[in-house]
Amino acid sequence: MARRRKLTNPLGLAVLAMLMGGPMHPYQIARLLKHRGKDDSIKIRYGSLYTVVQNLERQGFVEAEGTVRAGHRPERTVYRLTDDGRRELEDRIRELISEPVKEYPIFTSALSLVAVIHPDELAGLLAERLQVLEIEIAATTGVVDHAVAHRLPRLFLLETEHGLAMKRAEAEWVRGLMRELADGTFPDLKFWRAWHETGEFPGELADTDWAQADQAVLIQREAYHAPPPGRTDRPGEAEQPGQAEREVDETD
Amino acid sequence: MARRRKLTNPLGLAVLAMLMGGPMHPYQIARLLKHRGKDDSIKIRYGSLYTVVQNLERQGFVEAEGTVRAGHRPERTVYRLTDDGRRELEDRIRELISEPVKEYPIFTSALSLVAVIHPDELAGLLAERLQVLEIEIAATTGVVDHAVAHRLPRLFLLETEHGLAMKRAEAEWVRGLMRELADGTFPDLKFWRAWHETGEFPGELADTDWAQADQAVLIQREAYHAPPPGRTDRPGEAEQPGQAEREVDETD
DNA sequence: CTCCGTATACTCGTAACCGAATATACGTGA
DNA sequence: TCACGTATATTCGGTTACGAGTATACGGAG
Repeated sequence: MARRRKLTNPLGLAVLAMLMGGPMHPYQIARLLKHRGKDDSIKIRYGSLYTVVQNLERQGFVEAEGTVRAGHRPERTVYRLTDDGRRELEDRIRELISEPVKEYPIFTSALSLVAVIHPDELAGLLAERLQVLEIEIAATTGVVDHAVAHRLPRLFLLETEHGLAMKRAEAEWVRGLMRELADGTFPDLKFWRAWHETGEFPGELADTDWAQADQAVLIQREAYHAPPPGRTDRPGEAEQPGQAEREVDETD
Repeated sequence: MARRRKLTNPLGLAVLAMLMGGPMHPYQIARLLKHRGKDDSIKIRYGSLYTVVQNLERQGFVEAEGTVRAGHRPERTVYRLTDDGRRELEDRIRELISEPVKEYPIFTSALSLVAVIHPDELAGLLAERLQVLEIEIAATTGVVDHAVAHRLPRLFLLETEHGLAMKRAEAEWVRGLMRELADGTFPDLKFWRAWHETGEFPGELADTDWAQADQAVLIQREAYHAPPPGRTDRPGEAEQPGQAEREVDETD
């Protein structure tokens, strides 16, 4: 048997779950997943599906039970779940439920680089985002209401409810930040504006310990470095918005 | 110039942002990012860094300004940000702030397949998750407090505050679900338990319209199919936990 | 009856990611 | 002074993801 590694691929796990209802060929698995609305929480791409299914077979989590063909269409392989596959599925779901996994949402990444945007412009961008979020929240609420009306058990709606809770939390956070930007209670707004408008990092912040620690990282062992970065003939280019960040260490 | 595509790679955007402070070589960019704690919101891997930097160069967002060497160490290329790169960075950050991007968090995926777990066991797994979440929340709160004490501007903490808000929301949601599982107010608990304990899908749900729509998806044009999946010699194997999901269509 | 859009079903070539390896240099402890 | 662990700095080979292409078949409209 091929060397087996832990399966954490969501599409792979979904394939195993669908096969618990009986053998199927890959395209049919995808069709069932989409029909059940699982494509909202699991990325389903045909390009990946066949590779994922082959990997599951190689790892012994599924096995081919035959190939059928209708006319001259591409033939299709029907797969069944193995006992190992069922165990792996259950073990992985347990693990994914009980242990948070470190992820890097793209909005969080963008927020960490948001200093490159003028604060007044940021307010407008957040307003746009909030509009879209509110539409998504309304749409998802509609989905939940419709499901309830059709007696779909909440067991099959947990991921939708969770997603809804997270969207609501993000909308709330965005509203709070917008409020602070609008009424001027967001601290250091003057410095942020000035930084964009003059292109120079404010002097009164340059002597804080984190700003100096920042500089220290830039200036490493001199014997090994090119001239210090940022030292160009253009005044003010150094310490542009987008850098001079905090040096606070965080636990991962 | 190479054909340019929109840059949405977070590491690429982070590289551009760091270069706003002046030219640097790749390893130094990574060091500065880590020093500023950006590795908490942006995945930084040396294996990807050099490829990403080369792609940025090919796309004209950065340009090499020279190669230096100290002793017999590997030589290193110093890169500078171009005007195109600065524009691309600002444009992409605007877009990522204003338009939510569809993502597939692994916990949401796991929730969509959670029917394979017995509800009593699920309660315990959620309790474990909640414990870890509360530790992470405490740790992140400590990071924020420490940063504030060191006069780090909140501008440089937005992604941490946002992350904190999202963790709190998830913890709240997990507590709510645990409460419903514990006090029995979660609907259909009996059916979920019975499904696991007998291995048979409850008869009273089998005639709901979504359950029948589910069956319809499984039974497609008969001329093209192998015998219906799940029809095996083992009684009860069809309709195992993990399938028989909702057929409610959601907007993407 | 014919044609065309869509459904069914699968695959390939390319791009991206990254773990682990490589090589030199420095600093600290014995 | 020497040795070793760690820092600095980059690269390679393997794996995964997937957009777009391929081919056959069906159903509806004209």
